[in-house]
Amino acid sequence: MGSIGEEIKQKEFKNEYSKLMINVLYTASWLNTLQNSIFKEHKLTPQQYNSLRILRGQHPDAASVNLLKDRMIDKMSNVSRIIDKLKAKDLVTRKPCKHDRRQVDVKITDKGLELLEAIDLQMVDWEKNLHTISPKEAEAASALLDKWRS
Amino acid sequence: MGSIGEEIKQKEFKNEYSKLMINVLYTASWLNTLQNSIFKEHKLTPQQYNSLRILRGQHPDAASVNLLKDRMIDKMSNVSRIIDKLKAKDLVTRKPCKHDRRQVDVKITDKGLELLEAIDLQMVDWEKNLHTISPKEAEAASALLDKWRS
DNA sequence: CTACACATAGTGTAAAAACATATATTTGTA
DNA sequence: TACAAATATATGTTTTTACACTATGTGTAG
Repeated sequence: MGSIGEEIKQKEFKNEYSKLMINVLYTASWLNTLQNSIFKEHKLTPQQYNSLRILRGQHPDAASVNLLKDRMIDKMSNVSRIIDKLKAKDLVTRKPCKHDRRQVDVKITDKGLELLEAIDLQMVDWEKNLHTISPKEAEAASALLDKWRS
Repeated sequence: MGSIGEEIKQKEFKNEYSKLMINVLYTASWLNTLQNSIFKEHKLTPQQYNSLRILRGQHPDAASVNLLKDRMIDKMSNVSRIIDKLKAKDLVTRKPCKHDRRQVDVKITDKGLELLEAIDLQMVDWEKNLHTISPKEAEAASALLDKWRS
């Protein structure tokens, strides 16, 4: 456990960019696995959770499918079907938009808000595992990734 | 374009850890989308590519399914089926292991090596897009992620 | 030697993702 | 107005993932 090189038993990387790339992909997979253990209890996928979070951010306003798509972590997601699943669980509502009948108004329900709150509580505990670096270091890492993507 | 907050239109994060978490997941998705455009031409998935890379690292030795699983970026992968796909394309061979009949010896073929080499050439060009930070900064980011996971 | 726990790989199945395409509505414009 | 292009969402289909389960081989304690 430790450096990405040790984790995947790769002694050398072509360059620092290639190493960072693998490190980011590996770390994302690691985070997903950890988070999934929480989501699974509530029968949510990461993307369903992501959608609910965005809808909470809009609450009490509605969001269109497109707005959700734009803000999703994974841009390739099929939002329509994610909403289907959430609606089947009464976590969101979907109504035609009055001003533009192509759009739909998606809103999070009280049940959805309650679920997110329950998950938040678990997350708080879980996130303590991530305090192996200081807040300043985390901020620095975020800034580097931002710059990398630009 | 720019900071993760602007990208997903989220003004505030609970804390720096939560922000870094979303940033890593977002950056990984960004990398996957970019890489996929290369892999798709060769009809490979990221995981198939990852497996081939590991097999090339072992070449000319064989790898067991377990060894592959351990070194994969995504630990949840179903390696048996990934190997199935690669074998169907003659990119790997799969033979029973002599010393332990539970195991199988998976090896990359010449065709597999050639494919990787072709992809490598494309990657070199593509990776130039990632030079928005210096090698030292990339190294620093890697080190922070390593520390974060520990 | 036998029985049993463990290791290793593969399979069945339901759910989800990927990707192309279709349908409906609005907008711009000739 | 009429009509092409753009926009917003939904659907069809194939592939991939997740996860539980199975089958087989190995090693070891008694």
